[in-house]
This record gives sequence, structure tokens and C-alpha cells, in this order.
Amino acid sequence: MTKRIVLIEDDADLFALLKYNLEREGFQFTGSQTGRGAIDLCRRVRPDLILLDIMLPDSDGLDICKGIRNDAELSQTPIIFLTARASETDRIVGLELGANDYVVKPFFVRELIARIKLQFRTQSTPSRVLKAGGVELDRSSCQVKLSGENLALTATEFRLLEFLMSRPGVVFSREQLLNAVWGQDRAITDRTVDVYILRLRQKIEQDASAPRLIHSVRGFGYSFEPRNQEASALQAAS
Amino acid sequence: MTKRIVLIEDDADLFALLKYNLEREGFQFTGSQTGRGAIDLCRRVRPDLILLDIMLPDSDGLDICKGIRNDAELSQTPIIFLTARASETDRIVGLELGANDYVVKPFFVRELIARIKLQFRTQSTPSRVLKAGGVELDRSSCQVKLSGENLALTATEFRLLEFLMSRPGVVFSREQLLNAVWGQDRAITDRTVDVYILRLRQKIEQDASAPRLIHSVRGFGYSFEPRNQEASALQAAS
DNA sequence: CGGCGCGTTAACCGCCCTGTAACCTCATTC
DNA sequence: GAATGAGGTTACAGGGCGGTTAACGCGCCG
Repeated sequence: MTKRIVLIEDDADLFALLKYNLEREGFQFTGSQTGRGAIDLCRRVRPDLILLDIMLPDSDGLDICKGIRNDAELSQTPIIFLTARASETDRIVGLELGANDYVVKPFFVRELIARIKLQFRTQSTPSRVLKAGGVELDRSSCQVKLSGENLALTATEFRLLEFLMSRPGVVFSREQLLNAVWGQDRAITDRTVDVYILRLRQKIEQDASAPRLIHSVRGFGYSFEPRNQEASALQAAS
Repeated sequence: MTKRIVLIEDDADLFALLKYNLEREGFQFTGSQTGRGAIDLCRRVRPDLILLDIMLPDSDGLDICKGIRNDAELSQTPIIFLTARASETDRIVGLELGANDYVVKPFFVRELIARIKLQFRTQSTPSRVLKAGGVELDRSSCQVKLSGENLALTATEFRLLEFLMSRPGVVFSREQLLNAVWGQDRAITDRTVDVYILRLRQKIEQDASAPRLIHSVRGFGYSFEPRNQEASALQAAS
């Protein structure tokens, strides 16, 4: 699958150079030469990686980074800083702020490309199998087992469960789930999600004795979490 | 959990410098100043990360890297290359060979430390958590804990507390709180805020012994602040 | 063509969250 | 100390929200 990359860089020459090389490498390129609106751009594009210049004329790259890390949908996206600042403290700040890598200008384009591929390599390693709360989901064979027994899930049910299980304990809104499972450009009601949650629950939480795995968080959405104890803060019995 | 790090570096000065700094950072340090036996050392130590000099007198760091990647037990261990070679192709080879990062000498020790920590930072824990005064608010799971105990908040209560806690000590008017929590285009009384403040207080400040967390500032609004002592400037004046 | 499974929507129900009104308390002011 | 007003507290009605069921449409396959 072709990866989407967003570049935020005000220097026109470097922008063009990187655009050319990234597209030549087969990446889907989107870019902006201003910092303003960078986060909105990312929200629209949903990139797989963000290249971020720290020194921008109209805003601070570090702030943009913070904004991305605080955005529920974008927070997991790898960020590589590009910057002319070579001083030690600046490097540290960048890395500690949540950047995944840091390249100091001037740099070799091929090295940047290598570091980009590195991000994709390291993040794709996590196991093809998700296990939690007696549920075992195999991404390769698209099979789900419940305490050893094979479950029959439909494609949509599988994708929904896969997404929920990929970040246990994180609450997703119906909107987010629709985006992740049904795709960006859909035209369906968010109530559809409810029905799928219901079906997943019927299959996954067959035993009434079994603890609840998919949690409703009123006013927010749903989360997958095998808990020993009780309910979310938002709905725990009064 | 304390992380184990193995360093393979022939330069005695650099070896000592890194040993000192890594131990000071609380890592469990093991090292070798020769390349021979490096893989055996790793097999014995099972490090969480390997620092590897490329230019070694008795063997090639690149070969060691290959050996590690081909070892069933070690293949997943992150490797950071240390090297004096600054040429472009050398950098690329290093990264493409399976290194997770690459630091060119001379480097800042603090940057190396930062890059090491980066490797350990699991991609899933940018911890979207606010903590203050015994209250722990997790934006991801929408959970709130009070001295360890899970609290049951409603969606509106949660958003209000989240907003207040995001800027501790700042006083917000009811108008501001309505805009932030209820949205710009609402049509509700500002007294509603008072009721929610009350409900939050009942849940957060259960113990009468507990210090006040949400402060009323007469004529202005409310603020969240875990204070040891008393009152805002406006009240203290009296 | 007819049956089946999947995806989606509509509709109903019950719960509890929500927002407001009303009353009470306390501080400030003169 | 009375008047005033701001904030604390209580109770309640309405509806938003999520669970659940049923039905419809579509594509697939024999």
C-alpha cells in the first residue's frame, strides 16, 4: 500500500527537491509551505508520516508537533523534524517532544528517504496477531479465535474489531470508527456502528459470565479493553 | 523496568564516556571493546538495545549487525550505529542493513540518550494524561481516577474537568467555559456551569478533609488548582 | 430466478444525563 | 445590619443517547 507523506517546509527549493524525490520513491505526496493550517491539512490527508520543518515563518514547528500529538486521530503518526538548528538543546527538545526522528540540514536526500523507510519498517513490525481477553485476532489469516474456538466474523466486523483491539483502552467516537473502518468518503449513518458493536458483542461476549470486552462510553464512543474490574469512569455504576 | 544496553566500541575514551553516562541514566550497562564475541555477548545479556560502532579493528560492525538480525533471539533488538564515517553511502548502508538509527561522530551524548529513549518509547504511549492534586485524567480512555480509585463522570463533567485541568491555576469565566465545553453555538444559561462545578466537586472532593481543587473566584469564574495553602489573590487580600 | 448473507437504515424503548427553575447561603456594600 | 447580588444546592421534567429488533436492498451463487 502506497504511503502518504505530508511535508511542511517553507523553503521553496527544498520543498521542490523533496517533493520530486518523494514522488519518485512512490510516496503519495502532499505539502504546504506554511505552518498555518498544517494540522488541518494533516487531518484531511491522514498521512502515514509527517516531515516537519521547525523554523517556519508563520508558526513554530514544535507547536505543530504538539498539536498533532494531542489530536486523537493524528497522535500516532510518525513525525520527522527537518531543521537547520544544529545546537544540542534544540535537538533534544525535538526528540523529547515526540518527534520520531530528527534530521539536521543540510542532509542527504537519500539518508532522509532511508530514515522515512525506517519509520515504516519499525512500525509495521508489531505482530500480526492481537491477543487480549481471550480473543485472538490474526491479521494474516483474518481469523478470530475466542478461547481457542474459531469465530465467524464478517469482513466489516473483523476490521472493526481489529481497529478496536489495535489500541486497547482507547475510546473512539463513531466518527473515528467510520473513518477507520468504512473509509473517509462514506455516506452512512453513525448508528451503523452501534449495530456492528452489538453483533461483535454477541459473538465475542457469548458467555454472560464473560467479562465485558467492548465498552460503551456514553457521549464519546466505544473502546476495547479486557478489564478485571469495572466499567469506564464515565459509566461506572453510581 | 530498567533497560539493558550493550555497547560495542573500541575507542577507550568514548567507551568510558558512554558507560558513565548510560549508567547515570539508569541503564544496565554491558560493553565490549572488541567486535569478536560481540554476538555471543548479546546472546548472553539479551539487551533491550545495542550500540554498535561500525569501524572496529578486528571485525566489521555491519557484519555484526547482520549476525544479530539473523539470530532468532536477537533479531528484534533495536540497533543504533555509531560511526565516524560521514559519507552518504555509508549512512544509507547502515540504515538499510537493519539499523534502527544512526549517529555520526562526533555527537552530543544527550542526543544519543534521547535517541535511545526514543527507541524505548513504545509507539502506543504518548500518554494523554493530565495529573494534578491526586486526580488523574486520561484523555484516551476517558477515565478519571481519584487517588487510584476510578471515578464515574458523565461526558460533560469529563470535558469540563479536562478543560480546567489543562490549564491549572487559570481562572475561566462561565462564558469561556460554555464556549469551550458546550460549544460556540449553544443556548443555555451560564448558571448551568455552576451546577456542573458542583457535581464535579462532589465527585472530586469527596473527602471533606481533601483540599479544594476547583476554586470559585467571585465575580470572575472558576479555576482548577491543587494548592497546599489558601485562596487566590483576590480572596487573600481580605 | 430464488435463496442467502451481508450491510445499512428505521423505529422503538428505557435509562440517565442534561439544563433550568427555585430556594438557600454567604459575601459585599452602604 | 439591611439590601443586594453572586454563588451553592436541590429537585425535576424532557430528551438525548445507546441497546435492540426488524426490515429492506444489494450482490453473489447455483
